[in-house]
Amino acid sequence: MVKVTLPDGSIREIAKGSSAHDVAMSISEGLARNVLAAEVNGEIIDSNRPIEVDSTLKLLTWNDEGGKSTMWHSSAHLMAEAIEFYYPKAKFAIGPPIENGFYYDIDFGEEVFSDKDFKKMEDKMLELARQKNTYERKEVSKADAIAYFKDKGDEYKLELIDGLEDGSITFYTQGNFTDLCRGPHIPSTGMIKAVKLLKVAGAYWRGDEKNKQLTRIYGVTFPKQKELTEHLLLLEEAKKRDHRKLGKELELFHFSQNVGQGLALWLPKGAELRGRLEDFLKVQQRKAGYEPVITPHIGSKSLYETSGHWAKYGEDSFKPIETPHEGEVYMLKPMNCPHHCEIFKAKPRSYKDLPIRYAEFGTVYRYEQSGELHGLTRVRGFTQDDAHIFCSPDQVRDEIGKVIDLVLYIFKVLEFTDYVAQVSLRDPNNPGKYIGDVANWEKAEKAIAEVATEKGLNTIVEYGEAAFYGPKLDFMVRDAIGRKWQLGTVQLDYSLPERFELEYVGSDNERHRPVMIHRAPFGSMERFVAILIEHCAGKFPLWLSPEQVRILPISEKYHEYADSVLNMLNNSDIRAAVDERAEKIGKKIRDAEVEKVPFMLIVGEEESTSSQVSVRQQGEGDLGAKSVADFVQLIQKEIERMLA
RNA sequence: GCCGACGUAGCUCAGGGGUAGAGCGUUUCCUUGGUAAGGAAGAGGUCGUGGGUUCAAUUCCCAUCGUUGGCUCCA
Repeated sequence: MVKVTLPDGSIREIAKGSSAHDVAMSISEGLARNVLAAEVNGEIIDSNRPIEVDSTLKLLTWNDEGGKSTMWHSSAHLMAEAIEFYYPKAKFAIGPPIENGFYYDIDFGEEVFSDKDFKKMEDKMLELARQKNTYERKEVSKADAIAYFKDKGDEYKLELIDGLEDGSITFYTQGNFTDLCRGPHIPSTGMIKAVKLLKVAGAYWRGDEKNKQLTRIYGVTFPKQKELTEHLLLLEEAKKRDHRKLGKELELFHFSQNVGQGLALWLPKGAELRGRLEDFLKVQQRKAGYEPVITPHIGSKSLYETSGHWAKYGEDSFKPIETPHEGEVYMLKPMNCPHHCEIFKAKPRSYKDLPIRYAEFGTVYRYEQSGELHGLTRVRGFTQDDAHIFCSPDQVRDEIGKVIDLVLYIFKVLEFTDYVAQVSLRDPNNPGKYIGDVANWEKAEKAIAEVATEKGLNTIVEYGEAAFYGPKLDFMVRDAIGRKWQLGTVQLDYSLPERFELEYVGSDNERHRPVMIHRAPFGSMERFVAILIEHCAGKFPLWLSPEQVRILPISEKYHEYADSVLNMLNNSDIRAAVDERAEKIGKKIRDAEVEKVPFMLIVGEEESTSSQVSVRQQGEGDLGAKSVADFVQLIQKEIERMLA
């Protein structure tokens, strides 16, 4: 007998060699039916594997992440079986579970697989699932494994086997499909009740663009049809929040082929919104001791040779521009820091001047690969809410802390709660990617990680994600379709001060090198606005809303009164407009609701005689009649509360 | 940049080898109304662009540009 300890602390004695499935059966048959895998001593294994020693045991069902991922992993095998049925020559690379489903990378050879083939494949998968085939695990020798895939002609599996130890290789077979796989898998294909293939994409073998591009098929499966329906509904809902859709509908921004790809045109309402955000940050920055600077959109190529950017990114930038007669070479500025360094150098600096904080909404241009452009989140011209802090080494921690405070304040005001602070450090395997002194790098990495922890940030550490000149702390958020984006960023830089030979005179009357901190709380205005749109589904906080109030006269007779109300609102710095169309009130209300105007003021006979307005809140309905003064106060209080 | 998909009116989309349609929006007229769509009439498109096949192409083929889902990249 062996003892298994369940998560609730209870201990069960079972016969040696019994499986997790047996344990589940002893609890209830219903549970046993739902067990997808088992976590034994912290390791997830097939639920039918024998338990030979005293163990802790967690039975994994659909409600456990481990259960879900096992199911999806098994679903990848099921999809592969279906694909092999129709494409016997297909070669399979890797097929792992991912956050919301699974994928399989497949070499279809000469054949093309597109989303038009989804239906056929889904049907085959369901047919195979209904056969309730078991996933059979088999340990194989390396030689046998190689023989099997040589015979099959699958060079990808052979390459994978090449990296495996003899004795640790397992195959899993379900139905007519056998795959090299570590496992674990669900007991039977029958547990997969609903299947949806989601997208096809090209993906390089082993993630290297020098390798062959395979066809990646993404899919998701569920143990119940209903869950699939709900999942698809959720995806539909997410699409409605997409900033590209809302940006068009709410007339915030526009892209024109005639201007160029990845170059956003801000429409009046979008410009109003962005301007509000910029003003808001300017006020905060002034309070935090930043000084505004303004620099040109181009800079001499030599500036970027000094900074190291030319060597690093010159080939991947927009080509330089030249003066017509002298042939002087300029770059469209890809970042603002070299310009700011020159401002620092404009006169001798004393330690008494530090820290110096130069802030600029600086528009930069970068040649992003065409395939990577995406709405406002990835563009070729964008405006960073940039600032560079020049400080002494012993001020670094303090300054990083202050920047984090600023970012957190902004996130709080905008109710961004769903973010992760990512500490990006060097790739230990690729030290040549970085410029600068190793000792400085170590100091910088330590400083960022420690301050982030002190501030109580929920941080993750990513190796190899650092900028080439220093480590970063990035605030990452997700967009409506689940993609991760970097918003705010804090980057430490010991390298640029070296390259630009920045100096200040210390209290010892010696020359010292300052440290630079690059920081942008929004990241870029384009990306930030995109994420903001999705975050609030187009219903902007009152203080940001391009049109805060719309006045809706019942009929033409009340236009004059409506104008007088408009006047009063304008005088109180409230952004309002009158809907003077010859439409009925129901139509005007509907349009204002659809356009997500936060407040509607209905004015007609009653209101004009009593000098009031009937207030209606977007999404909420009628709030009753108030005097204009009371309404103004209501709005102002609300805005005050939001910015507190 | 690479692989797949898409590109029809301002927007959302239908159609399909014989030179195009809906809803919304827009314009004009009627209606002057009380909390999510009043009525009527009209304007608006060389079907992304350039080639090719064909008696005939918006429809089929190729290229190109753009958009898009991923991959790679991301100062």
